[in-house]
Amino acid sequence: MKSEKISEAVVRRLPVYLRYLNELQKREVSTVSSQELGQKLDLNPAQIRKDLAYFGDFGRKGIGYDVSYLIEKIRQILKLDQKINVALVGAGNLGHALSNYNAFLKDNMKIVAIFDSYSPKVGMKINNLVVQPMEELEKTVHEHGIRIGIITVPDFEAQNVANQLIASGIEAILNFAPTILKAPAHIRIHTADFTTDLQSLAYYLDNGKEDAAHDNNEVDG
Amino acid sequence: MKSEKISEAVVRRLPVYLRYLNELQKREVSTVSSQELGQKLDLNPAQIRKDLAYFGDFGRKGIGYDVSYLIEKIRQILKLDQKINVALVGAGNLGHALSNYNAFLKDNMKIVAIFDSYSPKVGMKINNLVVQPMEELEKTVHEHGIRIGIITVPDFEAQNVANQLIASGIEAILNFAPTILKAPAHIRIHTADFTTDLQSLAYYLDNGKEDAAHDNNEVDG
DNA sequence: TAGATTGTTAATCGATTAACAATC
DNA sequence: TAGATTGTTAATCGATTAACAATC
Repeated sequence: MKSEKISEAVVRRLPVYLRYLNELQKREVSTVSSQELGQKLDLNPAQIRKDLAYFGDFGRKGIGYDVSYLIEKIRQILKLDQKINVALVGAGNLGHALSNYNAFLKDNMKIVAIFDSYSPKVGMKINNLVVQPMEELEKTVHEHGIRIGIITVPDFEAQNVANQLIASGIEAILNFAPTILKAPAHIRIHTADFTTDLQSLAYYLDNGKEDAAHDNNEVDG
Repeated sequence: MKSEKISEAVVRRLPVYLRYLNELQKREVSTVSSQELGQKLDLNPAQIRKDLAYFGDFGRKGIGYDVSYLIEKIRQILKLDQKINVALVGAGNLGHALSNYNAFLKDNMKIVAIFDSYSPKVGMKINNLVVQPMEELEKTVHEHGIRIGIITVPDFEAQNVANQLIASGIEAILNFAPTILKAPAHIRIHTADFTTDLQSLAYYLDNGKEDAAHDNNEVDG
């Protein structure tokens, strides 16, 4: 165990380890080596050992890592051993889709409130949650001890919503709007922008095929 | 202009530049400096200049970058100056949400077909596209010259769908399923996994507040 | 004991940033 | 000309990987 500061790259790999470990546990595999993890996750085994060693001596020399023990430890590191409540702002298609992923996030991380500023949406029921008006944000954040906000509003509203989330006491934001949010340094913001993902993918297309693009004849209204 | 190989980090920043440049163009701003770009996008100006210089001498010393010209150049680099057709596999909530973003992607990148293996979904109309069965994948990919696939199926189906996309001739994949896909080296895969995003966010929560988590009293069925 | 595998140090690789001559 | 800003080289910083002693 060392006490250097942990880079974001390391932190982002932990959930990936966790996911595969959970799969191993389901298959009743009790031990795994950095070698095998690396092969499955397309990572260098030394990197995996180093990542884990930042947080403790979780493995056994000559043996590998105990799957259940490592799951427990990574869950602790990521704070997934405590209940973390999440608010979602933006009850559009994407917000609707994400609210379904509650199941995925297991018991501990949970979307407990959905907000929208567009009045016809307020009062709608989405996955057992009633869409609330923005006016109730602060009250609800305090009542439920909500610590993370997810933004799924259009880009031009995103900064405004972020400001409101921050003012209400939220600590971290996952932003799906295609815009760079400004926030105080103590607020953690991750951007999940698939237009950027998709556009950067285009760069890697093989240009020998550019004239292979056909007209598109999709069904049209 | 140099001919080193371009790192993925550089390529991923280009769409971010493009997005802000489009905003500037809408506001009829004709020129911008790396300094101003850096400030707006939270990036180092030297990095922006270096990124752009990989592809050409787009700026003018003492002046900055011509907004319209730079937009044109970045669009060329990212191949967004040609029509790129996209197929979406998985007509669930998330697939539905993404198909709406066609508007966002402007004219050149477009979802032109949606597939699902679950028969009750086949034939449904989503944004003017009829959901097709997986059996029609290869035929449709060729007919429309589809080059990119988006995967929005459950994790346990993702690898299988990826294999089919690759077999049908697709060149790149944007994967929303929380799993690491295996593919030949010439296929480019980007993963957009928000469960990972969300879990890594939890790491950054301030632990002084852990006992502030309340019971959650969401509306329940 | 022999084989396997960790944790960790040192080496390498790559990406970011600073600095500045060139020049608009 | 003086001020601004690029393109690029060199310096710095940080992350990944290799190597290996420790040890199960």
